[in-house]
Amino acid sequence: MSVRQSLLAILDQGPCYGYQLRAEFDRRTGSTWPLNVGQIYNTLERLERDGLVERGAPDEHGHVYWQITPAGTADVASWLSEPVTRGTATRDELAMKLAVAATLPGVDVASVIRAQRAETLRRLRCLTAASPTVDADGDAEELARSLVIDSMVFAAEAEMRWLEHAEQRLAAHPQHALALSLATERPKRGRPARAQAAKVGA
Amino acid sequence: MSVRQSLLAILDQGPCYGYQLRAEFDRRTGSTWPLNVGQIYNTLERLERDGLVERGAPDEHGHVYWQITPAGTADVASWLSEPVTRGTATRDELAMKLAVAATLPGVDVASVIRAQRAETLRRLRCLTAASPTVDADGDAEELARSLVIDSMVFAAEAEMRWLEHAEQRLAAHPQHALALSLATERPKRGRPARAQAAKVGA
DNA sequence: ACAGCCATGTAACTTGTTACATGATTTT
DNA sequence: AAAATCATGTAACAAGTTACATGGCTGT
Repeated sequence: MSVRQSLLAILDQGPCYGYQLRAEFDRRTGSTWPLNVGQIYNTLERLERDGLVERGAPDEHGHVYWQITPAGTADVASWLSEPVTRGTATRDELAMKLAVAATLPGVDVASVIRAQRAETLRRLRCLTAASPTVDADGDAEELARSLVIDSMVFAAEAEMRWLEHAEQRLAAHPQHALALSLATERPKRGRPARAQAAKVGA
Repeated sequence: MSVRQSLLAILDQGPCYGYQLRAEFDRRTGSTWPLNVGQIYNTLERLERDGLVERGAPDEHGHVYWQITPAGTADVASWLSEPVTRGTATRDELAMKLAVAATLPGVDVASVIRAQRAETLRRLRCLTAASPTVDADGDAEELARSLVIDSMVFAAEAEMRWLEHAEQRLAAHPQHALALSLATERPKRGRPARAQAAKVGA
């Protein structure tokens, strides 16, 4: 959803043609995330289908300019006014993997965590190396890039901390205490009063 | 990819039927992430298509048991042995939104950040409220749940820190210095020597 | 001439996700 | 009988992603 919205927000600044849109996206994100050109055209067609943009006639250079519609502008406004919500459904690949792995008998969770910590540490080093040295001197593109990389750094640091936290907590438990073997009891028919866990987040 | 792999890993413990698989997934993740039952059957069919599981004949109760194949077992093993890699392509919805928003003339980035901080703080409070109080007494399911929630807490805290960080850095710049208007210059034809930013991560 | 980028597009595919249909069983 | 759950499935869709085809233009 974020690519789609970003492209729409850029189009809210004025009409663009496809290739130009990619360049704008690259500029504004500091070229952090690679974006296949083909995706631009796909997304534009889907935005057109949803009535958020309109396709213009090709100009003398053959460039096809796309223009945002009032509905599109409204969509951008609400995107910017409403915060990003990490709902209950937001899956984290690593958290899910580790949770499942921890309940798998015969799996050495500690080694899984160790391998992950090594990888995350490697990434962290790579990120700090790629991070611009100072903050105040660069142009806007460099600032955007630095901001994005910082967000990755913060996320990687949190991941490291969580891995250490999980390592300790799991080490405190004997392996068999958290390994869940397959429930051989098939669930009772009828109303089983399955304790519904309290939903977290909104 | 994570749901698919998790289901496959559970199947590696022994044959399951669809509904049972969902219960196992719920148990092992502490019922943190809701999982529509229909997705189970979809995923199973796709795993079958990829030769990772095999569909068994229905038993006397009409339950359709699925069994993992050697290829499936190998897949699980490599999933557990290799760490999760947050590559360059890993998009973060919030980071992308903020990076784009910061380069949009006429957009009050500060208020966007303020709204986001309020939301993240709200979520953080909700998470700590939902987090089990102590660590050592619960059963395996409770432990898994607590681990997952902790990962969300760590991620939300990192998000908060990054938002504050970004707030400060953006406040230090006059709005016009980081606002990128649409590049009216269309890119030059031919070989433009577009400075390729150094790729971050692997 | 050739390499390489600019530029538009199409087709296919992946994972995730939901809505819906269907029927059996069981508790109330 | 009604409600709720168990259980299997189907059909469709969203967003992202890639591979490929096509042609024009430009610098070497």
